[in-house]
Amino acid sequence: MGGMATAERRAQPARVDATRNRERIIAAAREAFVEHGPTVPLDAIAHRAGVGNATLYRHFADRHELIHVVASYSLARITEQAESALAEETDAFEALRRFVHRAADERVGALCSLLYEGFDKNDPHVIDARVRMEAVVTELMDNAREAGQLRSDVGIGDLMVAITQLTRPIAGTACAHVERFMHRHLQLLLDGMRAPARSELCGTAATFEDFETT
Amino acid sequence: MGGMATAERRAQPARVDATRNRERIIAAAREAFVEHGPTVPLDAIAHRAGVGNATLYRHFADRHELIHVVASYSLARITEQAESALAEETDAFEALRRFVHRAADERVGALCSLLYEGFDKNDPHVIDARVRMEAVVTELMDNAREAGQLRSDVGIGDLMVAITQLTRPIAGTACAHVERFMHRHLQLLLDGMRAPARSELCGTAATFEDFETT
DNA sequence: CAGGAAACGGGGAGAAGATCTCCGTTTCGT
DNA sequence: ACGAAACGGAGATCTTCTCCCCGTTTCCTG
Repeated sequence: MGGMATAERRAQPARVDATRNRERIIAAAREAFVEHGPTVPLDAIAHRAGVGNATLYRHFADRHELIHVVASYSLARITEQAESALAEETDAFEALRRFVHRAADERVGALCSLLYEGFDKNDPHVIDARVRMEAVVTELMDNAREAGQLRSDVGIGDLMVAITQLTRPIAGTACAHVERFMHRHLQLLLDGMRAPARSELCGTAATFEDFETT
Repeated sequence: MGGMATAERRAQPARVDATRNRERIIAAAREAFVEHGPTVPLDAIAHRAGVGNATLYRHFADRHELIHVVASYSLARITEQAESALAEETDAFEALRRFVHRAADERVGALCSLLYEGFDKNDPHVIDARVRMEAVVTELMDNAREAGQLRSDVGIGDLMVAITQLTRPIAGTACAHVERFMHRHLQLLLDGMRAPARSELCGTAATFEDFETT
């Protein structure tokens, strides 16, 4: 039932204000998910988008569908950032560094909604997008590792989880502007990931499977 | 009105089960605040503590008072950890490292409740505890910096905010056990903070004043 | 530029969940 | 063993979120 709205919409050319509002809602939802988590009130998203709540419900059947769309968007944009960094940067670690900071700007934290309780983790499109992203980022890391620039004991899970955590708004504060600090913290993390390793890491890197079992 | 319950309690020696339950509630609240933020349902805290909800309301007039107590507890314990690391470790950076990991174990993330909207930031006791902690941690960092082990462009705000962020539960997941990864991430961060600096940091470190203005 | 269809926004009903109290029962201290 | 204090569960009240209704506005087409 959820996917119908989207399908019907493509059938006939939508009005320009409709598509514009749709984009606004998605952008607002991405921000809101990052700031308050996947359970943020839908009315709050509508308000942030500058539209009435009915408009949101007209475009998206329920929270489930909205999360699905936002997650797909974010996955795609993160992947794009990784691909362009991979293609355009000559230095392997610099490519990784660029990706990390761009991913932060793209609000990679919105992907936390992927882990929402009611989210369909088995959707083919999502799986495909996730695998693609995983592949590109892994390539970024492998390149840096083979170039002797990245320590060998860090995995993709370390990177993605740490980015997500460091780019979230500080808990309890409405708008304490993590943007001011997160790039510093990311830079410190990256420096810590440089080879040669300055210490030994305990445990193992996170994998996507670690989050499957809710 | 909030502080009365605590004051009255100290007047006469409380029953052992009462004090025991009080401790349990505080511990449960600390965990719950870290996991779900300062707005977690009070009934959920009571349930987690293994007591009836009425018992919670008997000990703490409202959420405000509970947060106050938990924050004070956490501040004190973090400070203790910093002090013992300072006193017992000979190597300056090792002292800092030890503090960071212990602070993570002590759920420093509970301090996010300090930033809760209705929290009284001007309470003299809280200010005093915060200043004390700030002083000890600053000393830890200064020592490491003077020993040439800590890069000079990181501040206490970088450390505290990053710890808080990295030790929070991953958004959207009920219990994805950050414990498994957070020590890895903290270690990477610490490695990145080691001297000599491997890159240049942008911006400036966070200060407590940055969070005053809500 | 005018007619009609589609989209919009605000308000509010209904449902879900959180807060906090009442009161019969249990546990502690003397 | 007795009285006082604390406990726990159930439920009344209040808040908050969801989602629909319907009068109004905006956009496309001829």
